[in-house]
Amino acid sequence: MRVRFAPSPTGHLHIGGVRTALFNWLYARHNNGAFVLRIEDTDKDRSTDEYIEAIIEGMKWLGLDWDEGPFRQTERFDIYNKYIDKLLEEGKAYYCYCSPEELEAGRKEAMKQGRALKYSGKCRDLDAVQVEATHDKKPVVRFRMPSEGQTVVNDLIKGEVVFDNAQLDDLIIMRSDKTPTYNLVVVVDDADMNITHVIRGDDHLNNTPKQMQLYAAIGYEVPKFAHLPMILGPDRKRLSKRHGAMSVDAYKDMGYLPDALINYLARLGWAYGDQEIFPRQELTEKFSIENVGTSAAVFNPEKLLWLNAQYIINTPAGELAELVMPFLIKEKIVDKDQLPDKTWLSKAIATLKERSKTLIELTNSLRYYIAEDVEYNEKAKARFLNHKSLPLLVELKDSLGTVSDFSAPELEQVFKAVIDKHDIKLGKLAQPVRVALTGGTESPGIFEVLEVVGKERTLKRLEKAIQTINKARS
RNA sequence: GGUCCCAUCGUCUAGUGGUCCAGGACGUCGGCCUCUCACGCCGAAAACACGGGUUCGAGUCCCGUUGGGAUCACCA
Repeated sequence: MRVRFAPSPTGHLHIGGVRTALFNWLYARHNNGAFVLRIEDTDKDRSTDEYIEAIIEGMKWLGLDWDEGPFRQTERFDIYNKYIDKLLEEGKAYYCYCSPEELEAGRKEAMKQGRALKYSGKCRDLDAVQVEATHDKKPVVRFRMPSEGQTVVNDLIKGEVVFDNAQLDDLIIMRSDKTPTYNLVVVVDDADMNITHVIRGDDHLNNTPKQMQLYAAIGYEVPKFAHLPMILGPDRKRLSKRHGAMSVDAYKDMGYLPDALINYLARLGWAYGDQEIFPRQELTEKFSIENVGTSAAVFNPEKLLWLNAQYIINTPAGELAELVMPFLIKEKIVDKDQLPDKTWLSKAIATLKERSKTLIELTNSLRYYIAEDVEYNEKAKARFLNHKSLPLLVELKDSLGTVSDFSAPELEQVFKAVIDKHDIKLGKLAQPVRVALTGGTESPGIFEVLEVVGKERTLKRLEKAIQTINKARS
C-alpha cells in the first residue's frame, strides 16, 4: 500500500498538519507501505520556498521520514495539462467565460434564496457563435459534473457517506491563467503516484465525491479514503493561528521533545485500551485505522506538557545533554567554543530531569550549576540569608573546607554533624544553603547540588552568602 | 442557508447488547513521602445531550430533537 502527505506551503507546518502526516506515516510503517511527501504548491501567490523548507525541517525534526519525494506540483504542469486537454476533447469539461464578479453575485443570490451555492451552468452548453462573442475573454475550464444519481464514499473511518450528484458543483479545474487547480491535481497525482489510501482531514470529506467523479472521468480506479476528525481549539473551533503558537517550530522552541508531541498527537483521535505512553516502535506496531475515533478532539496543552515531562524523565541524561545544548547556547549560559564536560553535564541533568517539564525549564535550572556565580531571588534572600542562618553557614563552610571526598553521602555526614550539634532540623540548614548555592528556594536535594557544583564553587558561594549577611547588618 | 460529519467526566478517551450504580489519563481538590521544589504513591469530586422506538435487557442498534463542527473560491 502507498499513502501520502500533501501539505500546501502557505504557512508553517502546524499541529493539524502534523497529525495528518503522522497517521499516514503510522499507517505506512505499520503495513510496510510507502510514505510519499508531495508539496501542493499550485497556488503561486501564497506558496513560498521558505515554507517548503520549514515543512521539510519540521518533518525531519519529528522523525516522520518519507520514502519518496518531496514532489512539487509546480514541476508537473505538463502532466495536468494533458488530462485537462483530454477531458475537454471528450466533452467531460468545458470552457467557462463567466467573470469572478458575475460568479460572486450568483453565489450571493443563491445564499439569499437558501439554495446550495452552485455554479449556474451558464457556459455549460455554449454554441460556436456564443463562444465567438467571448473571444477576448480568458476562460477557465470547468469539469462537467453529472447532475443525476448519487456518489457513495466508503470511508474507512466514517463509513458509507452518500451524496446526491445534483449537489456537486461544476468545479474549476484550470484557472484563467492556465494553471490547474487543487481538485484536479490531487486526483491526477494520487492516481499517477499509485496512492492506495488517501488519509486526510475530514474537512475534505465534502470534496471526495467530486474527486471520485474526476477519477471516473479520467478512467482511474479510486483509492480508499479515510477522513480523520479535526483537531479543535479550546473554543471548539478548528485549530488555527488564532489559538496561539500552533506551529511545530513553536513547540520545538518551547523545549518539547518530538516523541512527546508525536505521542500526544497519536492519542488525539486514536486509542489503544488504557495505554497513554507509546514509544515510537509501539506506536507503529499498534496503530490501526479501525481504532481511530470519529469525533473531533480538543487540543489540550496541559496533557501535552505532562507527556513531555514523562518523556524527559525517561530520556537518558546523556541524550538530554545533547538536546539541551542548543538551548544553553541560545540563552548564553554556555559559550559555543567552550562547552561543558559531557559527563559532568549529564550528572547535573540527572538531578534535574524529574523536575523539568520542558527543555527550557531544564535550561533555566542548569544555569546555577554552570554559571560561576548566582543571583539571589530577593524574597529567598530576605527569608533565609539572615542573622539566624549566619552561624550555621559559617560553621558548615569551615567543615566543608576539610572534606576531601565531595560526594553526596559524605556531605550528608557533614550536614548531620552541624544540625546535631545545634539540635535543629535539616531544613533549617538546607534552605539557607540552597539559597546560597542556587539563588532560590527550589532545587534538587541539597547534597546532590553541592556535589555537582563542586567544592571550590560551593565554598565560594557560601562565603558570598556570609558576606551578604554581614553587609546587610552593618 | 444547502450538503455532509459528530455527540461518554472540564479535556483526551475505554466501552462493539447483559461482566457498567460506566474504566483509564490530563487537569482540579485532599493526603502520604520529604531538606525545598518536583517525581512517586493513596484518595475524592466529575460523564453516557434529550425524546421516542427495537429488545427479556441499550452507553452500545434505529428514528427524531437539540447542540457542536466542516464545507459550499479562478485556496488547498
